[in-house]
Amino acid sequence: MTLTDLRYIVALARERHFGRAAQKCFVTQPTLSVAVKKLEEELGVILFERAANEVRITAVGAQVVAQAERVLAESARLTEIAGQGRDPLSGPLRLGAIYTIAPYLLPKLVPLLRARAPQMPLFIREGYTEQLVAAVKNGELDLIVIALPLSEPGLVVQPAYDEIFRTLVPAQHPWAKQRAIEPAWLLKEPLLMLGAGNCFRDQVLDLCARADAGGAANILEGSSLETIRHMVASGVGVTVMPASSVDQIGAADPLLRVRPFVDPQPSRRIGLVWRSSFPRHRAIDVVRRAVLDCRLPGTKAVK
Amino acid sequence: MTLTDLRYIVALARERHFGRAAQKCFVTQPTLSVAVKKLEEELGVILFERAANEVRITAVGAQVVAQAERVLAESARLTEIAGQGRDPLSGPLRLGAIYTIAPYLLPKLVPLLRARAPQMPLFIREGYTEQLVAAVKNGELDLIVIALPLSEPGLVVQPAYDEIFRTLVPAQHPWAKQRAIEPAWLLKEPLLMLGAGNCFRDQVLDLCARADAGGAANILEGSSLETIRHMVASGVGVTVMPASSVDQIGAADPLLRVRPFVDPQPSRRIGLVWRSSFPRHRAIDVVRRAVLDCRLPGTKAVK
DNA sequence: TAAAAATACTCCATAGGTATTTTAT
DNA sequence: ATAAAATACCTATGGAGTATTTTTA
Repeated sequence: MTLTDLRYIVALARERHFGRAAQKCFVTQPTLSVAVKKLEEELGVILFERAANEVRITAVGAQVVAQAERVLAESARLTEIAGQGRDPLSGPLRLGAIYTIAPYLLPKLVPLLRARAPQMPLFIREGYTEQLVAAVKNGELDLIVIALPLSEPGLVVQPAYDEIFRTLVPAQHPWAKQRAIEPAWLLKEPLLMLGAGNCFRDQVLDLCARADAGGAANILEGSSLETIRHMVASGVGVTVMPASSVDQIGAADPLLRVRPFVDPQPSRRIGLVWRSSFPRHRAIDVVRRAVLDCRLPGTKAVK
Repeated sequence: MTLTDLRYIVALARERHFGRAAQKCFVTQPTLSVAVKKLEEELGVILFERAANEVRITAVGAQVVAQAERVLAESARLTEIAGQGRDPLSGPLRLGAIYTIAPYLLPKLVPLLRARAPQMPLFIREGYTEQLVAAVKNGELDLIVIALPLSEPGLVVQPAYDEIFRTLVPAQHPWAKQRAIEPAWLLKEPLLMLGAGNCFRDQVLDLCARADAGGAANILEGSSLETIRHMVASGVGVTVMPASSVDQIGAADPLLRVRPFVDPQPSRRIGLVWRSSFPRHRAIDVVRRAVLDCRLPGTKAVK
């Protein structure tokens, strides 16, 4: 039994005439006759009574044809579904971003994507790098925005932009008067940092380590960049933040000052990551352009 | 797109592995790979992400596979319907009988058929011969019981039994004392007959005509055999009836007497008629046997 | 290196065509 | 004699096989 056979019997039931039914199916009369007969043999049932000048459907035949119409209707819906899914920009895209990017990138990115790909609803998840990488590998997410480097089999990594680091200090802090901060100084002050598991914590620690192999920093922990910002405002210590999270609000809060590092300014590279088998390349491309068009302060597109 | 293709993608969605999915479909891995790829090309959509050691379904793929399962379910129902219709004794049989047979045959025939073919509901219609013949020709009925002869292109006629004619007379009528009646006598008495269109009327008129080419009979009309029986009981005249309608009730009514004709006793031949293209031969056969097994009084099976 | 999917090719089953026969009116 | 379906026969597409290559972890 093939879908073609079903089309034949439906046409024959309508036309009650082998020749005309064959025409409607764009085949010859013998083709349709043979196909109908074979189907009848396969089903073990006579579907049509053939008389000299009349074809009449049997009781079973009528039921079978009605069911055939249902089958054909469902198969038509299948091609319809496929047709709607043909556009890579249609259908949901499951997007992830690390905690230190999401709050600053997504408020700009999401409206941009909604405008540029209205048929592509976004499912969004925040998390630690390892969580997001695991999620994209096992298919829970399609595309993630994380800090590089990353090297994982089966995943494709595409750098998007570099993000400069800044220091955030209390307004009355001596560094507030400095033009630029030396990384080595971080070891001498109470330093507010994110908890373990946050990649940005590691990036800052790395910065400290490169600055001075000597004494360990005096570290205080905060659970998010926002928490840490408030802690800095209260004078607990200083911190390092990605430019995108402080450049627009640093000047707004009278208790805080944002200071750049001395050249070469430390930074981290942010990139997009997806499964190498993920087929919706145009969707990825649209996201990449939108990320860059967000023009987050203190960032610079790669290449 | 074929139903086989749909089975392939459903299996692949379940197994997430081309090799195992192919096994489940009893084909080789390349066969399934090629088929899936072709279907993807036909639909213009990637259904599965192929990674080194993992096959993952895409968003569209999931929708398409879900729809494919619906198509397959409906097509399974189709074969199921056909399977149930495979028995000629299952499914409705549309049966017809002429007015002068139906009231006497059907009360016995229907229970017999219900017992012998419980899966075959009967739709029953009474009518004049011409109505029934037209109905069986145009497919409204499948099988009719009528008086022969009949010759119609496209219809098959099978004699079933011969039915002897009797006279029915008032109890006080002189004929009630006679052993047997001469057909010629019918012309001398007020004769109750069915109205025009009833074949039995014609058969009785034929009988009269053969008996005597002389004077016309004195004819009164009744609308049914039952009406005529009551009219005879009231003494209006005599009548001729098929044995099946009078042999069991003639003795029961004290106002009536049933008398046979002289040999050779006149009779009519009753037969089954169906479209030559009607395929449920076993159903016809069951009806034929049941009709004979009704053993209507005054009837004799043909051959 | 190993595992899995893709590719190359070969073959045969069958869907479809043309020509003809059968059937019933 | 005519109309329609069935049959016979042929062809070619493509579904399915085996063998091999490619890919990636």
